[in-house]
Amino acid sequence: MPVQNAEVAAMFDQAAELLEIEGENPFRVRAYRRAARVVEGLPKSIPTLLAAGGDLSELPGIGRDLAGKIADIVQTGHFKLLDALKKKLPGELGEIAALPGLGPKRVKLLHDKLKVSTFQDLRRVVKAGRLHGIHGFGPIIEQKLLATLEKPASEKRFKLAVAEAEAEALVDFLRDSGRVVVAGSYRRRRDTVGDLDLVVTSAHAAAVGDKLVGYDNVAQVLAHGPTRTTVLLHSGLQVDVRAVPEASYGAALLYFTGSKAHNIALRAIAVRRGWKLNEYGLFSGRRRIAGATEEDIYKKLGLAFIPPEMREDRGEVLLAQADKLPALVTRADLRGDLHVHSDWTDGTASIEAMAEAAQAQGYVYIALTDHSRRVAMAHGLDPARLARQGREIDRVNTRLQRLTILKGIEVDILKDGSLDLPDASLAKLDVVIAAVHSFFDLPRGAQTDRVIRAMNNQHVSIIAHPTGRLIGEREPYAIDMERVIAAARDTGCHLEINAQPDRLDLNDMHVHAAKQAGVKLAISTDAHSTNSFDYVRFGVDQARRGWLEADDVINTRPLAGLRKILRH
DNA sequence: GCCGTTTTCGGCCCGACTGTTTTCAGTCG
Repeated sequence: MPVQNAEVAAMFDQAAELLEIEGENPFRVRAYRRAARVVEGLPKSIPTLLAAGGDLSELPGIGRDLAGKIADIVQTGHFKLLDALKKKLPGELGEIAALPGLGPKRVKLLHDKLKVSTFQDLRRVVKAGRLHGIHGFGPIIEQKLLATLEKPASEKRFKLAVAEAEAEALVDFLRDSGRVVVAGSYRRRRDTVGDLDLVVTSAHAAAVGDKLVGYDNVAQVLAHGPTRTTVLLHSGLQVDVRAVPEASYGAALLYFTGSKAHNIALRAIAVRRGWKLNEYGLFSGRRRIAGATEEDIYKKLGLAFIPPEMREDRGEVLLAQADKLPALVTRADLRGDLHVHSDWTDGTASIEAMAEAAQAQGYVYIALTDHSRRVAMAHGLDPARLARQGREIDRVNTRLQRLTILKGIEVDILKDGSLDLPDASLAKLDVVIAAVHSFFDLPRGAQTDRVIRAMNNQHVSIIAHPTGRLIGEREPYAIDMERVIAAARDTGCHLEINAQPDRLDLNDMHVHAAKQAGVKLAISTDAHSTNSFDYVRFGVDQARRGWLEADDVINTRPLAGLRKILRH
């Protein structure tokens, strides 16, 4: 199997880690890390790009040397530099450097002075008290290491919806302290959040941190300075709070929202103009020339305002310079939901109740897409029940004022890619969405062929939750999304952004790749109850992270326009 | 290792907090 972009990125990251421990030029280290992010964010696989005659050195942060190394990795499956580094620094030094309190410098000391290269080595020397006398290791770090090694902290990320509940409670708690905004990956609406970064405007900075430390959900205080405080909540979620004066609000928000790579790109622009950008403002010498709002700072830097969801240094800065940022899709652009269940299968509400709830959201259509018979657990529909359901929809439609229920199905894709209902049944429907609910562990080629065969059925309009992932619970099944996206382009089949907080499938990167290929997507909730329509905002978040505009999303169209692009 | 209306060489984002020091390096975001 060809080397995947993620593997190249991982190799570069590992090499960066080891180079750093070796004490290499930090800018060389950064070059590898930056290249890893660029490779990761490519809309197509590197072998595909190379086959099409693409020149990797034209990518930002990738010059002749790295382009050559990437080509070499793709050809041989090996990264010579990394292999050599691993020989010199064997074991788990990279992972050890990620432990709290340790970094490349201390890890290098551990390796050189105490011959540590694995976690087992580390555990041994720490317990034997051999850290005493090593420069830079005091009693506190020793204590911390002992604790960490006993109970290795999981690198847990929290689903966006879960983090949102914690964040809202916190914002409420700090409300009296000043203006409170949750920044970080939360504001960029990443599908998972590692920690919460709060910006609070206050003339009494220290009081804000003091207040946070007193929050009854705090399990541990990790740092507590005059302007910045870090705590761990009982849930394991880490919270950083930074208090800033009003005049710095925009700069602090920008800084704390990130991403880190985006910030670095902005600061480089400031430096080129002879200015300095930090969390207090944009400075010319000692004079603050912007800082109260993000808008001011972007403007001064010669950039259009970049929405937080795009701040990943994936090309958005160049677009902002040229004033060519996309007008990202919003919740208000959506006119309907194309993946809705009822109590005819595993939903909890009647067709009528679901329709009324959708109408209350301001929608003008929904597609009722219950499961097909193969999904027995959900009491899936066979042709006869599907026909009966159609008559019930007709009945409800006559009673509805502003909303049309489209007849649909979420038809199961069988193991061989054929569908769970005969074409004759599908042909009578307005919308057919197809999805995989079984045989998750087929080999990549077979799984991909299976889905593409379903897309080739002329009745199928949308592939639902195309990778099958459940965040934090189930990895996506092995599937070649590049081929699926190409098939979508060729067949006119659409792909879904499933807005269930557990799914968010497609993810932002795949959404972006689909857009680049000219594929249109549906943002759907997969609602199983009347109150789950609101999940749509999480789908919109991911769509925006994939740079989608209203025109890229099929359910922004009025009903007549939608009907024209659905297949029958 | 990348990159160029300061430059093909000499730069490369910036500050807070901690722990270890005795004026500062390492880590972190």
